[in-house]
Formats: sequence, structure tokens, C-alpha cells
Amino acid sequence: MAAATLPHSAYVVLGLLDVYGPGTPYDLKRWLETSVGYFWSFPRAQLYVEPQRLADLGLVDEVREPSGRRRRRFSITPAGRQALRDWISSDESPPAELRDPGLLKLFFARPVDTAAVVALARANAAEHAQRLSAYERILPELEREPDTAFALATLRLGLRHEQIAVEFWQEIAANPPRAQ
Amino acid sequence: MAAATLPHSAYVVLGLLDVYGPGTPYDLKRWLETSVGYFWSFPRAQLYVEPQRLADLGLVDEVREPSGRRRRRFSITPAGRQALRDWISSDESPPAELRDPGLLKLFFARPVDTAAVVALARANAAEHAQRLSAYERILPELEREPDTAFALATLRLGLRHEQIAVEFWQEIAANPPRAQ
DNA sequence: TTCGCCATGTAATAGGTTACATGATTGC
DNA sequence: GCAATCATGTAACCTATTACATGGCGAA
Repeated sequence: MAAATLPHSAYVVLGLLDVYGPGTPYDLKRWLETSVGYFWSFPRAQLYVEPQRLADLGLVDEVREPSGRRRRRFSITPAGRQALRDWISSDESPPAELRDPGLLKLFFARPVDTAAVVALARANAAEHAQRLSAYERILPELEREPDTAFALATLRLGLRHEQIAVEFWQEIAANPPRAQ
Repeated sequence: MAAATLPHSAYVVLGLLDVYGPGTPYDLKRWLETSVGYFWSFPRAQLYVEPQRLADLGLVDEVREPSGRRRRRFSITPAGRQALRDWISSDESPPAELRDPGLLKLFFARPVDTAAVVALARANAAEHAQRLSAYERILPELEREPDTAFALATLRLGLRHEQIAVEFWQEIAANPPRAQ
């Protein structure tokens, strides 16, 4: 099946259309920002290009408003939903990566002085604390809505992840590693 | 400073040369695979292209073997080390992203049956358990070596992260979310 | 009715990834 | 000397990102 060769951003678009229903690129942007965008973001421009490709492949349908903004509204087709299912069920699964610039900096922080390490740690602790409280605000909202079991599960991992990140960076700030 | 505009992979190369000393692209590959590659990987080809760019910028020096394999051995220059320090000390820091394909699949898993969700969870639990035991093997080795404080700190976050990931996926496998 | 923001797109480029191709070294 | 593996590179392609440009809409 050709579907297995699509980039991840294609499945994000398919998935968003499946979960939230038909929508415009701008809808996709807002949905992305308030859901998987927290751990898998990509820039807005992709949300105009990617649906077009999917439309060419028959995985989404496109309906354009005849007047006004002439928005393009996309919806997932049965073939698209099948491609999404195939991808979710496939064994193919590159390992998770943290992609954390702060952690990268810390790994290479030997040549900077301790004050810079502490500043780095504080900035990262603050960043993750902010993210954590964002998640804590989202949690009760999601719990109130129906049919959010999968989003909730994902969010719970995010919460734990942010909790240990905050702890970690606070520890680093309090007791920074030093070159021998 | 122009240094702030380099892509992350450039800083990975600079950092590896700073930490491990001069090396060939192949050396870089091995160092990457056993250190930051666990959370920030990119393909080998980049390790031949990126040092060339850095050489053009004067951030690394290149010495080519006159015969045999004619390896190019790169070493970081004072300007390169300064660029590395500037980057580490800079405020610029895009937020960390998980980039976890398994989590992405879980978020969108509503249209697949529960058996597929369980299979996904088991595969991810196994994957993270394997990664966790790899880290647990590395830990005592690093603790024995001198001057590894920064690598150790990074590894400790990796350990905690993998621990919660294993727990999380085991919980999902035992009690998979279901569409209402 | 114009100002500001919301929204929509495209074009150009840089970066990342895959595929191809070959040479050197080591062990047999 | 042959095979297998280690190692080195390049080229083409695709994706992701940035920059540019404009149009609709609502509020004052």
C-alpha cells in the first residue's frame, strides 16, 4: 500500500480530519496547536500543501467555497481513513526522539562557565513548568468532553514527561554539572 | 553573530568535536550513535556535508590524509568553540518536542480496533524497555570515566524518560482507551 | 471607510533523507 | 587472492521552513 510511504505530516492531517471532522487549513492549524502540536509540530505552510497532495491521492476530498474567501474545506475519504488505519496498525515505527535543544546544549556545555549552565537550566525549568501548567489546564476540559479517551491518554504521558523535565532542570540549576 | 543561524546539526558536529577531539566523519557517526544520537539523530550523509560547511566558515579545520583512504579529519577551531559557547549561552531555545510516532498513532487510534491499540502499546513498551536497558548499561560505564558530568546528567533524564514511557505503554496495553 | 487582525495562499530556499557508487582493510 | 565488512563520499530528491504577498472581515 502506498499509504505507508507518506510522511508523518500527512498522517497528522488525515488524523486531524478524522478526529475533528472536515476543516480548512486554518482549522487544521488551530486543531494542531491545541493537540498533537504540543509534541509534533510543523509550520502552517505545510497545512496548505499537504492536504493538496492528499487530495491528489484521493485520501481527502476538497470542497471550495464558491465566493468570499473561497476557503478549501477538506474531509477525509474512506480511502483516507483506511490509509490512517493501516499506518496506525503497521509495525513500522521509528523510535521516539526527544528533540530537546536544551538537552543538547547541556550535553555540550563543558566549555561554558557554570553561571551559563545555571541560566540554561532555569530557562528550561521555566519553559517546562509553563508547558506543564498548560497541560494541567487542558486535562479537566478534556475529561469533561465525551470521546476523548485517546487524547487523554496522550496528555497523561505529556504530563508525566513535563513533571520529570521540571524536576530535572531544577536539580541541574541547584547542582550544575562541572567539568573536572 | 552569524553562529546563531546555524542549524542544530552544525552544533552537534561542533559539540562532538569539542567533547571527543578531532575526528573523521566516521568517527562523528560512531560518537553520535553512542551519545546524543539517542535523542537527536540525523543520517550519516549529513556528517560528511556539515563539517565541510563549518570548514568554509572557519569553525573547524580540515586535514586530509595524503594517501590511503585520504580521510578528512576535522578539528574545532577557537572560532568554532566560541560559536558553540555562544549557542549554549544564547536565550534562543525552541521548545522540546517528543517526536514520538507511537504517541502520534495513539492519539489518532480511534478508528482502529482495540487489538491494534494493544499491539501498538506492546510494541512501544518493548521498544522503550530495550532503550531503557541500553541506558542502564551505559550508566556504569560513564560513571567510571572521568569528565563525563554533562553526559551523565543528560543520560539521567533519558533514564527517567524511558522509565515513564515503559510504564505508560504497559498501562495502555493493560487498559487500552476505547472510543465511546 | 479605514485600520488592524484574521486568514489564505505561493515561491524560494535550506535542510534532511535516500539511493547510489566505490575504495580500503581485514580475515580467511 | 577473495569475500565480507568497514568506510567514504556524492547526487538527487523530497520535505520542511522562511519569506513574501494579498484578501476578507469586523470594529470603530
